[in-house]
Amino acid sequence: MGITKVESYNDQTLTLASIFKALGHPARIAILEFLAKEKKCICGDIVTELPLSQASVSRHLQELKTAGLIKGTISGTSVCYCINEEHLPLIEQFNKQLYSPNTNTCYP
Amino acid sequence: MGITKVESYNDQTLTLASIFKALGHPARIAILEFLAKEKKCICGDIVTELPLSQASVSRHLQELKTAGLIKGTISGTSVCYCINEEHLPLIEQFNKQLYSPNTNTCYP
DNA sequence: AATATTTATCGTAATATTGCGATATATAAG
DNA sequence: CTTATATATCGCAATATTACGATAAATATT
Repeated sequence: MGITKVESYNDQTLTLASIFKALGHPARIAILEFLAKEKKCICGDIVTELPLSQASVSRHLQELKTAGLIKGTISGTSVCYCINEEHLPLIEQFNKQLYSPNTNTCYP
Repeated sequence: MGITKVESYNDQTLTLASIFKALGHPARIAILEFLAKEKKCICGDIVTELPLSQASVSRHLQELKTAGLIKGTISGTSVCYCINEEHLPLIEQFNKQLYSPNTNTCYP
């Protein structure tokens, strides 16, 4: 592949991209929506909810965790997952940034 | 690969995932930030700004366009791009959904 | 008409992602 | 100690993404 030169972009940009990348799969969106509804749950609950194997759900959970979007607490043999709100303001801020104050259409 | 069964997820989820997927690359974040700053620009401006070939920038622009995040207007030999705000509320809404009313930590 | 400018697309190679079965790991229960 | 339960990770195969040079296409300039 062409290499994505990480050093060419600033940290803010790289962080945002990795968060959005983690959000860029329907299974992971579904997991987050489920978590938002249930507040917290264990991996097995999601396996029941989604049309995916336990291995696949676990992988998606790890990706969400690595991106800092969820956090998990070990409790016996299971792991309790919940949403990590820490980085949500970043998304909010980026989204706001995209709105233009004066309605601009691109007619040059 | 394992197949992502598109029919297993609802439209809202699929739309969100595709938008976030388009945002999941530093080059595309950088393009959008540049566009937010400049309001509008042509492909060549971005080629100058980013460490990418013209072909690669063009591809990234197409992906952003397909996801509905930018729009382009042909003007002579060049194309003027600007941000398409249409789907931004979706992101906003999803982001809000992830916040919990009562600060929940996951201790089961 | 010939040349320049600008963007899109094709083809290809390198790499990343995704999914699953099998298996490892770790605690709980009997 | 043995078995059950829950999750993570390995290994593999299928597919997707990414980058770039080359080239096509379309308008502008001379």
